[in-house]
Amino acid sequence: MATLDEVARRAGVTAATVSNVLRDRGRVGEATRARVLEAVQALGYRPHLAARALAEGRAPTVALMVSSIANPFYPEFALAVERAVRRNGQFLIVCNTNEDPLQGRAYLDQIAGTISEGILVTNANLHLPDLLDVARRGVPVVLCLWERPDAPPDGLPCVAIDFREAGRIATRHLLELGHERIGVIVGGSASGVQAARYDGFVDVMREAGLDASIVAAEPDSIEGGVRAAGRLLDAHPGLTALVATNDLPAIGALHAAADRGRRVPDDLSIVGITDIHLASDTRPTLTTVAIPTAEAAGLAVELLNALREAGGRSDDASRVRIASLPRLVVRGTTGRVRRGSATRST
Amino acid sequence: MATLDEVARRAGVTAATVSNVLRDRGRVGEATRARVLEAVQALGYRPHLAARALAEGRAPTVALMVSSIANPFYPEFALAVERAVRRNGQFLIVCNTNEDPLQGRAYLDQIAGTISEGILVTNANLHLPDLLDVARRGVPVVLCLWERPDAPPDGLPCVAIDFREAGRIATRHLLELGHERIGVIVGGSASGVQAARYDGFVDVMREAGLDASIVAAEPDSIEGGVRAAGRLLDAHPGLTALVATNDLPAIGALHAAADRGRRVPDDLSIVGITDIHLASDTRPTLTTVAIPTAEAAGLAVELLNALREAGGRSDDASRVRIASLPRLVVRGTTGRVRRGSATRST
DNA sequence: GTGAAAGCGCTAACAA
DNA sequence: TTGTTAGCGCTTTCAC
Repeated sequence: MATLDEVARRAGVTAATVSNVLRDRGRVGEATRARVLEAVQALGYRPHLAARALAEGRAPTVALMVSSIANPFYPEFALAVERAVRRNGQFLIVCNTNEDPLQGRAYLDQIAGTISEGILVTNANLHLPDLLDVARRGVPVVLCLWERPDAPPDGLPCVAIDFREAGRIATRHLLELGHERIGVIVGGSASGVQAARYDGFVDVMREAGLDASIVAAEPDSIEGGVRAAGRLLDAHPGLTALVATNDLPAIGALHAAADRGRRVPDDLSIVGITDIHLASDTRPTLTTVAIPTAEAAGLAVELLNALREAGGRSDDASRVRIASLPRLVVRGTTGRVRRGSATRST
Repeated sequence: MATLDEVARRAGVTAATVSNVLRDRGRVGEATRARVLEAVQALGYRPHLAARALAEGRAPTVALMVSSIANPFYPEFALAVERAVRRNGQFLIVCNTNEDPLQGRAYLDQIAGTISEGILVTNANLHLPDLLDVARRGVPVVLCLWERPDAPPDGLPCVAIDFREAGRIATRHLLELGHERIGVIVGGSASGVQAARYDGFVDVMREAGLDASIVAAEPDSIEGGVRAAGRLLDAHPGLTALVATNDLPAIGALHAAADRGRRVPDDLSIVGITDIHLASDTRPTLTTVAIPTAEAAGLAVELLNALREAGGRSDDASRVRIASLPRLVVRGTTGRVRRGSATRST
């Protein structure tokens, strides 16, 4: 690995000049410039990013904390973040906390402010105090997927998406199709991270004067969805539709319906939230409410930049960035309610 | 961010001593040691990894090049690699080449030898010459998922998995269940990266004196599997079983069968290769041949370490690491062949 | 046992 | 337009 000095020597100039050429700082003569570039070429010189980072006082990477890659949403989001970060000339370090706050803490301690310039956090089971700690050390920290635009977290900048509205959109879609007996599956615990989506469901059901109490919470996975939907369908045979707060459980619901011989969408409509890739690869394909993932990723990176420029401190004005509204994607799992479609009334 | 010097000053010693304490170099008095640790504590000192890397001449991260995260296998593999890398005290940088060799090249140029100590490559559409270039600069490069243990790549160390045997295992399983008319779906092109798996299929079929020519190649995705299986099933109604060279197309085959009213496994058996998470979340659950993903990830990281210690050069003895054999995981998509199960003979 | 000094590869004033 | 100097935060001989 050739160094700046070697290039400089070969070109008969000094390291500073080479640096200037490479950074396009201007104020370099055409002739020297050419000689330098020739030397760079000849030696196959590549800037040492770590050295540059140390000198500049800023790191070339951004870290993304995720809790698990078992959930296919995170890789999709990570990909979107990677793109945004690259556009910014940086690299992405993926930190898998494995649902373990201690491991998350360990990551933060080592990375924040040393090899990563900023920390992007998805729902990674991190303790908020740990994050605040890091933020206080002057390292930009951004929460990427905050679910309540109206109630931003205390002291941390975030990108918020109106997931409550997503819950409303999903539910409204079913009402418009004539459904009235609708159950809801919550991924995670009912008071957990997906609670806002559930609240959206309740909003619309109450407003329509319908029963919003048919709910089952299970882990946010296909398997969880199978169990939750199974319980709901068995206990309430009159249900004609199901809202799931996430696509994975929605897909599980699809399986649970098949297990019971209920045809989707003829006998049962199902709608999810997020629109992961997999949603268009089920049979039938999943109707869902799409979340602006790529946009959120871009906003998060922008916010990180803004924070850095502000020296880690953020004025309240720029603390929350709100992504555009979720939107309905109608596919194959929802249809008009049919009289007598359910086994019997609850 | 407190620095070593600040800690030293507070403890009334010099930076060198603090460093010695922190690295557990011994030769430090108990009293000073205690004072230093106290100062570290009080100041909340964290070593600056970039600075340390520069001084030590080695980077704290390893890079993993992947072509796309759309294929759920890669995140699973990335997770396994991340664990192995962490065990090694390093961090993982995920580089998404987006199937674009140019982007891959750009990544290599910037990262290799500067912020990443080694490069792990999955099938990332990289030009081999580019990789050799990097390797020649003394940066350890390891190919993680080489499909032909008997034919290692020229000049690059690799972790090999016997995918041909995986193809054989899948096919043998079907033969043992009495199937004789079996089609094969190749993910990617027939001569592409999954060719070894296909060869395994051919081995076993030929050996049994059966027709090994019923093959369809489509992109390595669920959608591709739907198309490939559809074509096969329509052209050869007598087929009783399908081997797919990957789980994704196998899942697609499941859909194609459903679309045609063929029940799995009663009318049609399907077996995949890899055993991604999703394989146990389909209906019915997918019989497949499991690849030792985590083991391969661990071996790759070990190989990278060995290379680094050898200064980037590898003797032939340590150039190829072979992971253990794939193994059959019988689930719900395969069953005994039933007379007259197919629509009609081909 | 502890400190002084040099250097990792680069950038950024400031001088010339 | 180019060179000089200092320094980013750390490790590592080598003296003391």
